[in-house]
Amino acid sequence: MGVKFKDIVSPEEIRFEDLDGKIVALDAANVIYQFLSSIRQLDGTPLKDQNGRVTSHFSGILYRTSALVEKGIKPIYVFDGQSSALKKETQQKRKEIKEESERKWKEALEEGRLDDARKFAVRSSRMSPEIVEGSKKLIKLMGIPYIQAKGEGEAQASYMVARGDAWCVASQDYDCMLFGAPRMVKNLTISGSQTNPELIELDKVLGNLGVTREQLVDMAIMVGTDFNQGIKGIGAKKGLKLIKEHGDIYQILEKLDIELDVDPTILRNMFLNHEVDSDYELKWQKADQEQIVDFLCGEHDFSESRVLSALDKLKKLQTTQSSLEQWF
DNA sequence: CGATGCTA
DNA sequence: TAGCATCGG
Repeated sequence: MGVKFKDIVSPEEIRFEDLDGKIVALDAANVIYQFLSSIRQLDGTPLKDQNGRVTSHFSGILYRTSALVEKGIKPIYVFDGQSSALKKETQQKRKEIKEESERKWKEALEEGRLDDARKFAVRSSRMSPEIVEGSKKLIKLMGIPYIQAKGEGEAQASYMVARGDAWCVASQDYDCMLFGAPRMVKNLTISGSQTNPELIELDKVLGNLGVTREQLVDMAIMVGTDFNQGIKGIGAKKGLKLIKEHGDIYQILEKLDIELDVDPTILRNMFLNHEVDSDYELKWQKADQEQIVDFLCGEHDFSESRVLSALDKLKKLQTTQSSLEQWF
């Protein structure tokens, strides 16, 4: 879900040409979840192969990745690793909502309420280990690098941008700002010109609000994150006002006589000192057309002509390495 | 969601 | 051939 900072950031609309030649670190969980949610029929049924296995994410990954490459973007996918124990509560809550939504989906379907059916189906989307593994397999076959984060994927992706190995993180969640990503892009979708990508620069956000990154993290802690509940009645704007008034989260908790569910120092460390992997290699390779056709068409019933025309777009990608190694 | 097909 | 509807798996 991510921290609710919509009301306090003003993203800048950009064009795809602005991203030409840039390395973009995609938050894999965020992207795949979007595909699982939205690539569905009117009644909410996802795309499936003949064996009943969900294939919506394959469709999304294939077409979006190839379209991004055609636009001159060099994508990297960053997958989540181990999640913190602090996230368990959030995850349990989400699981319950998904189970409830699945029930309501079937109910709406039986009663012929199509709009409701789709609405609840979207909310029931779940990312199984099988879906993650299949996604990695397809991404690899397409010659696109992926990184396995130790912890949160967004933290790893943010680190890679901070380090200069990628130009921006692509995600719908503002969490990457908390993880220190200098740049993030929202709405990196292909759909015509309906929605343009939006650039959010950390320096500009901090400058506009007049806060430090630590203070932004403290605001998030008040508003609520994946790792804590936040303070009831405090949204981004009140959080900003409070941090301006009192300086940091400790002062606020003391002055307002509030106790948090989680120690704020632990929460701060979650965002400011998240464990990342610095030993990765980014290598774009030629797509393995034959194996992709075997996988998507042979195993998962995709149409060969559609797959091949998507793969055509990947040929624009020059197969280069982007790591220290290229200098030796 | 993104591609493709149909319509004018 | 641009714009909209619906197919895809």
